[in-house]
Amino acid sequence: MLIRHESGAVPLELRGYTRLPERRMRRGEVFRSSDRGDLVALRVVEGCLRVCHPLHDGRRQITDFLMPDDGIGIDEVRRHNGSIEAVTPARVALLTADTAEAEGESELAQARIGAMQARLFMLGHKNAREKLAAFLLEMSERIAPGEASFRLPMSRYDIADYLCLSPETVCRNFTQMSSDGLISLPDSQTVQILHRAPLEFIGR
Amino acid sequence: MLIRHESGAVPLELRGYTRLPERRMRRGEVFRSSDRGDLVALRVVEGCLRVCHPLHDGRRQITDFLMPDDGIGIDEVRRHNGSIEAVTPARVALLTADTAEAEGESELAQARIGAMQARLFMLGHKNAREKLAAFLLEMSERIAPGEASFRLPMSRYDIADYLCLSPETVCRNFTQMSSDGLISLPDSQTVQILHRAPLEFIGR
DNA sequence: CGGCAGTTTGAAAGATTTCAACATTTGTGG
DNA sequence: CCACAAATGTTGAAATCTTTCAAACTGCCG
Repeated sequence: MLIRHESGAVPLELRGYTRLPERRMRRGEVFRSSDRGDLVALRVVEGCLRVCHPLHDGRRQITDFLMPDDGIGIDEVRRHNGSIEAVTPARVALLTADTAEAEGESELAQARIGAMQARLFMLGHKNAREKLAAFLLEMSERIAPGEASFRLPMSRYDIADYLCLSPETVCRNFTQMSSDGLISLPDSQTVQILHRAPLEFIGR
Repeated sequence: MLIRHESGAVPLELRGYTRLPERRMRRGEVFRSSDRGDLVALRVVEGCLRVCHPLHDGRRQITDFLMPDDGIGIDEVRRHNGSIEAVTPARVALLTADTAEAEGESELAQARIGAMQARLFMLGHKNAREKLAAFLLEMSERIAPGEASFRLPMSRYDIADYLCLSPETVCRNFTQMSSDGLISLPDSQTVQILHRAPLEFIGR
């Protein structure tokens, strides 16, 4: 872990915000590459954040969702003009150079390389259904390990920008999986995995 | 740079090999994840290598091409069941733990994270034409910086597996760019960039 | 010369996006 | 508390892009 101690960390309360139709943010922005040069890292205490990067055509790509205890180095975000935003109401520990401990940074980098490699495989050769299956399994693991049911904190638009699909395609594949009996959707945010094995086969 | 000294490095001569139609390798394999546990890193002295990863459906993804002076840590390849193969006849320095210098490893990791981030943006939201434009500019920079003309060491199949496209799509877009007057193709391996600015606009 | 791998092109099939419409949910102010 | 507005979610149909399948061409090497 990059961030070991919370001592000196600046806790920040954030209200959640709703996504704007033009895919731009107005509220809930935790970090923008242009400001807070003293920030070094950030760790989620509660809630869910997303790491966003603007693309040249005005769209955005979400490179990561951050759940409680997940940390991220700011340099990586800053380098690509990114921002970190609240998906839900969140509490965050902001860490400056003197409060963040660099110890273990190398292992963190290795872990990130591994995660990005996996993401490269996913974006490269998986189709929409496979991407969504992999996504649901990932979220299941991160949100409620071992449970069949979990609640997605992010919108279909967020999922689309994470998987590099259109929101409509994401939606269609949710519906498809549901009518295939792989998952159940009591409401749009709640996912119950009915048959994990075939889902793993599709998304692996 | 991960690898600073060549002292103690094992130079390895490799004959080039041609890609087999079934997309499998037989010769020219430098490294497979299953063998040579003592290997730590590798640096290209001459020629061009590719870093390949097999996918679950039998296809492969090329995560990187390695040109002279490029180095790569083996762990990263090993972790994802990958292999490193010669694209052209190549000379390679194989480095074991005692010959490789770990110094600067952290900067190397940071650089790799940056490169992978760029690749994520590329695979995520770029179409075939944009991918190819970005690829040609990248290769131009790495093979013959500042020159308008350069020679691609790899096949259309390799390019396809790097850009996550079918070889036919790659081919069609070469033809398209050529007939659009953006590039010229004296032969299939030689690329001359006629108008760099529009190419950069497309591929950025 | 013949064969083989690589390259190129065409046509059809398949997947995803885009555009449009409508339904549902959420937040806000009266 | 309700009504309205705004945002999210869903579905359909057409358009676009990419892949797949097929065939032909090219260049190289034995």
